[in-house]
Amino acid sequence: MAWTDERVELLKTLWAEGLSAAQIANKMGGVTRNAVIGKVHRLGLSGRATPAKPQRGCGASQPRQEEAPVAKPARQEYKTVIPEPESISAVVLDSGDLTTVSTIKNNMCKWPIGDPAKDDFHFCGQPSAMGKSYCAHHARLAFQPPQRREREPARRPAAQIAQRRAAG
DNA sequence: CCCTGATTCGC
DNA sequence: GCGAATCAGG
Repeated sequence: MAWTDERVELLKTLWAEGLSAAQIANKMGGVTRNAVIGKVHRLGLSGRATPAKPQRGCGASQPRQEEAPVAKPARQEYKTVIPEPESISAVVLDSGDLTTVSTIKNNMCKWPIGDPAKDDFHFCGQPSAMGKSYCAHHARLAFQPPQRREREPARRPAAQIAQRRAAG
């Protein structure tokens, strides 16, 4: 099972939502929790609702470089993203099902709605541009995390222009 | 013993 | 890059 962009997106989504590696692995299928954790690490994620133990391997047979002159940004904490389930209506498939992990397509908005740990968890499902992960509505919301909006309350003209150009 | 994530290590 | 094995904590 290869890690496609879609798979990775889903992984990041569920991981950010607070699901455990085992839960994610179970939902995605074809992968084990180890695989999920390993991928999470390679993605630069990791470090979340678990007590980070920097003091591991104390005396164990796990050799590790203790000298750390510079603090590496391996552990970057991100704010918890809470999607608004009521801000936009989820798309209901013709089959009567919501847009779930299994039914979501690459041209559907993958914005998580509801509790990922619950059975009613689904995605926005609004049509998104081919290759895009979110619809226009959620795409903007997804572009908040790694920026401190306190410094830059203004919008991004360039980005908007780019979008307009792309759309039109 | 069950769970969790973190890191290492072979492929 | 991938994931099992392993490590470490709750």
